Amino acid sequence: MTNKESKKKSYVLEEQVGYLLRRAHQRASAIFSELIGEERLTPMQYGTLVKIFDLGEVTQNRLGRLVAMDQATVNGVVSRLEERSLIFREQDPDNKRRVLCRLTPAGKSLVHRTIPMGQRISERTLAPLSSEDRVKFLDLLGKLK
Amino acid sequence: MTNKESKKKSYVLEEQVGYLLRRAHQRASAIFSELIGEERLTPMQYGTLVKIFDLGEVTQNRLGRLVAMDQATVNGVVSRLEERSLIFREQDPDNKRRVLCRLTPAGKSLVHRTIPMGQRISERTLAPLSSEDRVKFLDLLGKLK
DNA sequence: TTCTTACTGTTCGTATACGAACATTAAGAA
DNA sequence: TTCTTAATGTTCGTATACGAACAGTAAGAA
Repeated sequence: MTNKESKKKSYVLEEQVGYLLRRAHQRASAIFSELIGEERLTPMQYGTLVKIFDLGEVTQNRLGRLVAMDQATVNGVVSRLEERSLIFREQDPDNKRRVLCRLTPAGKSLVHRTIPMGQRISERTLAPLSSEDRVKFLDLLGKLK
Repeated sequence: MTNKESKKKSYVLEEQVGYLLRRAHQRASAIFSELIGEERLTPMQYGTLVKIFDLGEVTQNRLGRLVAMDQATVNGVVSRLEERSLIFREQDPDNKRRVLCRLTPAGKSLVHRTIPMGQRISERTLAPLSSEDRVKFLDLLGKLK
């Protein structure tokens, strides 16, 4: 009787990839909150601002696909950013269904001054790994989408 | 002028570890939902049930630490499981502050019949990686907690 | 014993996350 | 052109997630 046949595979929560991903994501979020400090931004809000910053203007729907957010979720995130006057929305003149999102001057200013922090956040999140392992990890992680 | 000094590091959202972890976690959750099917369980509910199953009985507070949940979050998860009669709670006779959580027969039955699916979920989540890379990935991922 | 501090759980408020239903608009087929 | 289908946003309901404030209890110090 081989080992494979005799041993019943046990289910150890702490070894499951889903659990580990959740833990790691919690770590990343906690570090984000700590380092972003007074800016009062969530990781999603920050990612959204950066994406709009990169593109200049985006429809809400496309924005959702680019930052991997559900339609309903985008709506909420964008609404809160608009309430804080970091972005503004207006109807696309070429397509009445679409809503274009752009950064306000305050939004652009915020992105500018927080980019360095964004980089430090990523660095600290990966701090437990060696330089070599970080590259390997990001490569493998990128394949799970 | 070295490369390090001259090149301004750019911030590409899709390369940030936080973003990638979020994407991968979405993937894991989606696969979970798909494979768990009719059981109507979330990853958190499943993890919670498995942990109680392993320990027999646990205080709510300890349960939260074991599955990495905030106190408020545990309360919600446990309440919903109790509403569905998969677990029940009772005051710890030795310490009036504590609440002990246990599985009902229905809860035990559910864990029993879903363990194989839990394993398949983890396998499919890691499917894009080679057998070798899976081991490496889980090792590195486990260091980010 | 009494006072202080720590532990445990609950509740509130805010922010993702996402399925589902809905209204509006656009695009393509008949 | 008209009908059908797809695309885009909004809204609703449910489930994490977590900071913060709160109440009750326990444990240890004075």
